[in-house]
Amino acid sequence: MKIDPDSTVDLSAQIAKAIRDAIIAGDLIVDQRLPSEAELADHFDVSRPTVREALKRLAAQSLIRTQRGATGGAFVNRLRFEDAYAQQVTTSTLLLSMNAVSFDVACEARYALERACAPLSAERRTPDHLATMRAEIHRQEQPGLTDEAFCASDVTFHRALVDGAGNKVLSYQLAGAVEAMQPLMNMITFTARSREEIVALHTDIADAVEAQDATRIDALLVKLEAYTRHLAHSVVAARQSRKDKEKTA
Amino acid sequence: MKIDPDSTVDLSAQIAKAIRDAIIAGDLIVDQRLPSEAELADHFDVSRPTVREALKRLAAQSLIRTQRGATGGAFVNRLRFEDAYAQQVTTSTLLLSMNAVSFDVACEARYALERACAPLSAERRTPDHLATMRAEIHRQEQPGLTDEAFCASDVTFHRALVDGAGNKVLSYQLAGAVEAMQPLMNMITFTARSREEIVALHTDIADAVEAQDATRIDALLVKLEAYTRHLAHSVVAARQSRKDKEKTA
DNA sequence: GACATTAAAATGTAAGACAAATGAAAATTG
DNA sequence: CAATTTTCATTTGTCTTACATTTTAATGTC
Repeated sequence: MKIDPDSTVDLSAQIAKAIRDAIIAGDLIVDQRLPSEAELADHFDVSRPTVREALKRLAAQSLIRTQRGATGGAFVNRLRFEDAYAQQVTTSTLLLSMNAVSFDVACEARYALERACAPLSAERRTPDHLATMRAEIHRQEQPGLTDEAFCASDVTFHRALVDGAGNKVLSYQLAGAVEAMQPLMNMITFTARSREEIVALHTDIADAVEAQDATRIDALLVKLEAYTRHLAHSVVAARQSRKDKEKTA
Repeated sequence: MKIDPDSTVDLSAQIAKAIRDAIIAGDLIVDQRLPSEAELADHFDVSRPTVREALKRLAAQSLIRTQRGATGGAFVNRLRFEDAYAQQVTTSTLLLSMNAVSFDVACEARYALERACAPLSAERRTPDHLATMRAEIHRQEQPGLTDEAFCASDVTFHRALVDGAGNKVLSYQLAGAVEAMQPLMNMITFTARSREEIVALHTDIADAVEAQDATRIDALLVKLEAYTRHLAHSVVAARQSRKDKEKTA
């Protein structure tokens, strides 16, 4: 592991890259302890604060964890799915919120991915997944539910569908797409009528999943996507007309 | 933005979280300049190195960028797709390399996702995408190609297929799945026979994409997935038998 | 042998200093 | 006056030193 002191790049960034590459290459294996900050500083010929900045960069990516005390230090972290989830959701949420992505594009991606795991879910879903879906449908039928709670329940429902595929990589990839859309979905005011419509579709989907009818799940997801986009467009249109009104007034 | 000095959590982690939350909540908008390190240190009542560690954490997630000089400072970064790609690939690669995921699971996820965008790609692919696919097929036919180069070309080919869907979110999601598998694929020795087989399937896929035949693309991807898994299993089996031999010897 | 004490090692944090980059204002020059 | 150069203040990048805190291990005591 070497760095170039003459480079214009931050030393801490270079050191972080060197260590990261070592981890990816397998030169540093899971749970292995890195040299102490003092030793690293000595090795790279930099000061301890610089080394620390590098380590914090790696910690931010969940690549290492640190422990204080005599036998403490920095250890290569076994990247868990929940950590990967969290990062994925943060990144996806930011991509969307910074308006680099339109609602339609995000929505299309989400349902395309979801439909990808529908056949697998039809095949492998357990009673647990079905129970979660039914429970969320029941929750969504409660009249007093806020829009936020309705959306959260929606996310849980779809997560159950995705998890039913029994493929952790798929679940992890989809977590970003589904959860990242929640803030956007929260902007939609769900009328009693639209909730009824969505719950009906959810019920049909749950039935199809129970019946292991992949083709039907796919068709229902297409309908749900169309309806979701329709709702979103209504919201945008309503907002636009309100703006126009303000302009003329 | 406040932190709890009595918490057991690192101050730098708390500060990073506070700023990150402010960005996600929209309190800090794109290209907005953060207070200088000295001002932040003053605000949070910590030292400058601690603030710097927090900022480096955010920089590692591409949430901010820093500039030196008089009008420099830390600025909220517009998260670009390429940055998100890079993180996604790193994370996915690590998830796989740390053996939390089997080859089969990763492969299944990859092809499920790829099939998800096949219909969209059939509809929207441009001549550019087709040209890339043809070029990579041509490259893959060269006999002198190393296994690594063959795999890299394979990734480019599939990326073109995915990009053909014209949905940046899909491309971004799939980049992780496809590229993360490359190290695993690199372990496979592609015989002349297997390369021939793969190139034939790639050619068929390119033809189907050109003909905008979504059903056929799907069927071909299923075949390609089955063949890929078959190859991987052969490698594992060969390695196992070699190990057994060593054991008896 | 059990328990309290101490020491050592490591990270976490602070404070101050200087280097280097950078842009803006001020001074100089044609 | 305009163009150019110089100066200078600001800000990040880095180093040094020091101390606080946490944790384990060794040591000593009963």
